[in-house]
Order: sequence, then C-alpha cells, then structure tokens
Amino acid sequence: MVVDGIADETGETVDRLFHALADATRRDILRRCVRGELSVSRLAAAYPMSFAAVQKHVTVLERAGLVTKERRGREQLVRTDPDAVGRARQALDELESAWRARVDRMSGLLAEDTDATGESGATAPDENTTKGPDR
Amino acid sequence: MVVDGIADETGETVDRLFHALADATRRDILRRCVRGELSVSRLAAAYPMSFAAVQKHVTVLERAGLVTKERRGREQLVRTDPDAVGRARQALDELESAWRARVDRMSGLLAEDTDATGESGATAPDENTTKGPDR
DNA sequence: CTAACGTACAACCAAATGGTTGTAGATGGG
DNA sequence: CCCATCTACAACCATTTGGTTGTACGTTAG
Repeated sequence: MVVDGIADETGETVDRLFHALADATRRDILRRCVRGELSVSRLAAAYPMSFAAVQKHVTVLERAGLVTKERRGREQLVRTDPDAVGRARQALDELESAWRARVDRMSGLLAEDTDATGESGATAPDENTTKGPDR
Repeated sequence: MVVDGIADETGETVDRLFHALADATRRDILRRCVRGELSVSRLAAAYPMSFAAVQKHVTVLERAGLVTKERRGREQLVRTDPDAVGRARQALDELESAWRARVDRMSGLLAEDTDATGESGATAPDENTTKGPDR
C-alpha cells in the first residue's frame, strides 16, 4: 500500500501533478485531449491566448506526467496518459488515509501510515516524521 | 440541498483546491492537523520558516476550504475539514470520468447518461462552498 | 498591572508564473 | 523548389508566490 512505485522522496512529483491541475486552462486541455488526441495548434485555436502560451501549458501537463506528445508528421499530437489520473488519485488517497488514520486511532488501530511516500519531508520539518506518539 | 448558489462558474474553487495541495509544506500541515488540531504557532515550530510564512500557508489552506480555524483563548486551532478531501476527489472524478468515457466508447457502449448507474460527479462538478468561510 | 505569548497584518523582496512577441528549424503540399 | 504549417525556444514583461522582518493588538499568566 505504500504508494511507492518510483516514490519520490521530495514530493516534487506530487507538486507538479497538483500544480498542473490547479489551472482551469490546463484542466480544459486535459478534457479535450481525453476525447482524442489533438495537435498543439488545434488546441491553441480553442483558447484566447497565443500558441506559445498553450504550448507552455502542454509542457506543464507533460512534465506532470498527465499527457504525452507524439509526433505525427509535422504535428505534435497530445494525448492523455491513462495512468495519470490514477496517480493523482493515489496522492489524494495518501491524504485521505490520514483522515482515516484518525478514525483508526480512535479504534485503537495504528501503523499504516508509512506512506511517507516521501512527502513527509515538506520543506524540511526538523525531526518528527516519526509517527509515534506525537506526544 | 446542495447549496449551489453561485457555485463556481470559472472553476476557481478547484483552482484554489489544487493550488493549495501543490505545495509539500501545505500537504504536510494537512497531515499534521488531521491528527488533531494544532495552534498555528505550534505548527510553525515544526518548520524551518517564520511564523508568518506558516500563517500564510494556513490561510491558503483555509481559502481552499481544506481547513478551518477556531479560536481558543489566545490560540488559533487549525483543523482539517473532513469534506475537503472528498471535494478534491470529486474534482478528480470529473476528469477520470472522461477517461472512462473514452474507454466506454471503445467498448461500443454508449449508454446515455440517463441510466441510473449513479454517475458520480461526472459532469456535475459542484464543489461549491458547503460552508464557505471564504476569505 | 505588566510581561510574555499567540496572532494578525503591512511592507518589502527574490523567484516563479503566465502571458506576450519574435525568430528559427522541420515537414508536407503545389 | 518555394511556401505555408506546425513546432520549438529565447527574451521580455506584469503579476503572483513564498518568504522575510517589523509592528500592533488581544489574551493569559504572574
């Protein structure tokens, strides 16, 4: 259950994921691409901004692992990565598990967190990462 | 009733939600608070940054509806909002449903959404302010 | 009352964002 | 071949972020 996989120790993967999702234009691009791959210029035509701006948005989505680009002729087709949403969901699960953890403690059940998928580090919270009796 | 009201026509609520989640420190704050309410100064002591900086992070989380503050004496206790993660999940559901939709079409299944399959969220992203402590 | 604590908020700063234009490299059509 | 597309990327600009310090205010402990 520990989310691992490539597990990122700093949480920067999660940062990029949520950051990419935190923009209405990018979410819209995702919705369009999910319906079928589109070239960047085709996408750009759909928004009131320059081609370059849309190109940047696509790059952000790409770096977040939400889409992949595939070249076909002189066009670059953008398509969503099916596993992407799963990863976002997984990140949320990590948080949600904390919510559940609280309930679990009430039930006297503990040990499950370990999710430390890395993130616990935050920017560098001194010690504590330890889950024990917080005191 | 689902207090829609003005709802968010621009998706700025979702913007704030994901933006708030896109920072490791803020996610860490969430994890700490979920274990039990903490005063802002107590939280601040856990990070290598100033009290004011942590205060700002809490404000971001608050405006995203992820936490609420409650004053007790001279302290301000921060606690997570149980419905918050659900709202984030709902936003993801909206995206995920699109992914599924594509698969469905591939399966030649065109079920109209009139089915009672209980389409969660699908096209109804209403993460309005259930309580909106806005600002 | 006074001191210490916890908070709130303003002013300021460096860096990142989101956007613009402009230029240049591939690729495909006539 | 030449030209129109589509893409990539650099340079630049305005605004937002994330962080700092400093000050002011309410509350609780002595």
